[in-house]
Amino acid sequence: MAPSDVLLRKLKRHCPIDDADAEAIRHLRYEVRELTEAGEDFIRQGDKPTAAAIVIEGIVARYHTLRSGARQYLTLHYPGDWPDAQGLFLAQMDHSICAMGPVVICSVSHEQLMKIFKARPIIGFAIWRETLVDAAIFRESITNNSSRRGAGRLAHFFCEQFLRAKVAGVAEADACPLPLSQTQLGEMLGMSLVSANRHLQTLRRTRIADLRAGRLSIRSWAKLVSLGEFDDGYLHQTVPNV
Amino acid sequence: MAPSDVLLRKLKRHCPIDDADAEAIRHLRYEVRELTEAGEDFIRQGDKPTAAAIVIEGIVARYHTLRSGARQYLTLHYPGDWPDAQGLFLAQMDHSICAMGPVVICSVSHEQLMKIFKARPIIGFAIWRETLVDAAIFRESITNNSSRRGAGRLAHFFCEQFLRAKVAGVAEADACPLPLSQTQLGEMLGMSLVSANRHLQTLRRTRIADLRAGRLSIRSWAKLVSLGEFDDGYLHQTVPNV
DNA sequence: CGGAATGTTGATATGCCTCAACTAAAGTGG
DNA sequence: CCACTTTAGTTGAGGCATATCAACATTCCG
Repeated sequence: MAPSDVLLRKLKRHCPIDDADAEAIRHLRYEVRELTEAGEDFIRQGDKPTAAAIVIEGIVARYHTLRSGARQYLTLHYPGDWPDAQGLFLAQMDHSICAMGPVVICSVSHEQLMKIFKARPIIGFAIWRETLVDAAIFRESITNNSSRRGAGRLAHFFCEQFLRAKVAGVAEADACPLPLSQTQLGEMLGMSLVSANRHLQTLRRTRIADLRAGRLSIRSWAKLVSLGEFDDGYLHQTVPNV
Repeated sequence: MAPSDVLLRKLKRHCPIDDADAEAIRHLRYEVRELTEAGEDFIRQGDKPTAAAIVIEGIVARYHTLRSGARQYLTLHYPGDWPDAQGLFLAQMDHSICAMGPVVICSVSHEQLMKIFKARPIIGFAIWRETLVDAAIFRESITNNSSRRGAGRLAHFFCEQFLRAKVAGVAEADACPLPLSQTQLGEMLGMSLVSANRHLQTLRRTRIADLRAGRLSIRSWAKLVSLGEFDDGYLHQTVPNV
C-alpha cells in the first residue's frame, strides 16, 4: 500500500476527513525509508527530530534505556501508527524507537505538518487523537505491569496486540505477527525471561495462546480475554464526532 | 489565584501565547467547582465528558478500577494540569479521576475549546503539548513500576512529584504536599501497603526522604535522585519554539 | 470516650529472580 | 554439505523480595 493510503486509512479512524483534507494529505512530501535489520534504531533517546514517522509496513517498538543498560519496552506500533508524533511538540526524545523486523516507515517534516494543522485543523485533531490513544495504551500498561501477574499479564498483552494488529490489517482470523523474543517479552512486561518462558508455557499447555517464531496464535479468545481481564474500551476504536 | 491566571501560567509553559491569545483565554466561560471530600470522584470510568477540567487548587489523581475492585492509581495532577484533556477527542473515559483532598477545579466546555482551537491554533498546540507531557509521564511510570524495585521505585516517584509540585508552585524548598495514604502509595506503585510502609521506613532511616501526614520532605535530594535513577528529561520542562 | 482509619511490626508462604546447565534452531564459513 | 558458532528457548535448583495474614499501635474525629 502507498504511504498516503496507509496514512489516510488511519486518520479516518480518528476524525472525518473530507476530500479536500485527503487531497492535502496526498500532497505532503514524505521520505520513505526501509529498515532491514531487526533491532535497528531509527530514533534515539536524546534526538531532536524534525520530522514525524509513520509506520507503513512491519512493527516497531518504543523503549527506555535504563542506567544499567537494560531496556524497558513501552509499546509496539503497527502500520498506520505515528510512534514519534510527540516529537512535534516535545523537543527531545525521552525514549528510542527500533524496528522489530523488516520495516518501512515514511517521514513527514514537522514544518509541513504544522502548516497543514493551521490550514486544516481537523488533520491536527486526528493526529492529536492518535497521540491520545497512545496515552491510553500507556496507562493500560501501567496497570497491566503493576497489578496483574504471571499469565494474566501475558494474556492482557496478547489481547491488546492481537486487536491492534487486526485493526491495522495485519492479522488473520486467529493469529498475528508478534516479532518478540522471550527476552524482549520479559523486557516489555517487566518480568525475567525465565518467567516469560514459564507463563508462555502455561498458556500453551492450557490451549489459550501460543507465541512461536514471531507469531501469536490465539487458541481460545474467550479464555485469553478472561484470564487477562481484558476490556478493549481503552483502545477507543469508536470514532467521535468532531 | 484566578482560574484564568492558573490556566495562562500553564499554557505559557508550553507555547508562546501572545496578548490576543491570552485575551481569548480570559474570555472563556468556565464553571468553578469545589470538592471538599478527599476521595471524591469528579469523573468516572465510562463517563462521556462534554467539558474539560483544569486543576486550580489541590491535587487530583487518575486511576483504573480493576475487575476485583482494586485500584491502580496512574498519575497525580497539580494546579494548572488538565487531567481529562483527552476527553476532547476520546468519547468515553477509560479511567476515573478523584480529589486527593480539598480541591478547586474549573471546567471549560469542549464546544468553546474546539472553537478556540480553530481560531487560534497555538492554544490547541499548547494543550496538545500538555497531553504529550502526560503521555511521557505515563511512559516513565511503566518503566518505574516495571523495572525498578523497592526503595528505588519509591525514590523515583518522589522525585517526580516533588519537581512537578515545584513547577506548579505548590512546593517549598525541600517539601511538598503529597496527600497519599500508604495504601494509596502502594496502589500507585504496584506494591502492597506493607511493602510501601517498609520501603518508606528505609528512606526515613537513611535520611533520604520522609512522607508523613500528606507531606513529602526531601532530606537529601542527591541521594533520592541517585537511588531512583531519576532524570527529569521526560518532564519536558524546556519550551520549544513553535 | 469510643470507633474508624491509618500506620507499624512479625511470621509465613510463595512467586519471581538469578544462576547455571543444557537443548534446539539458525546462521556462518571452510 | 557439514562442523562450528551464535542465538533463542527450556529446565532445575536455590534464595530473596514481596505478598498475605494477623495482631497491635497510633492518630484522628465525632
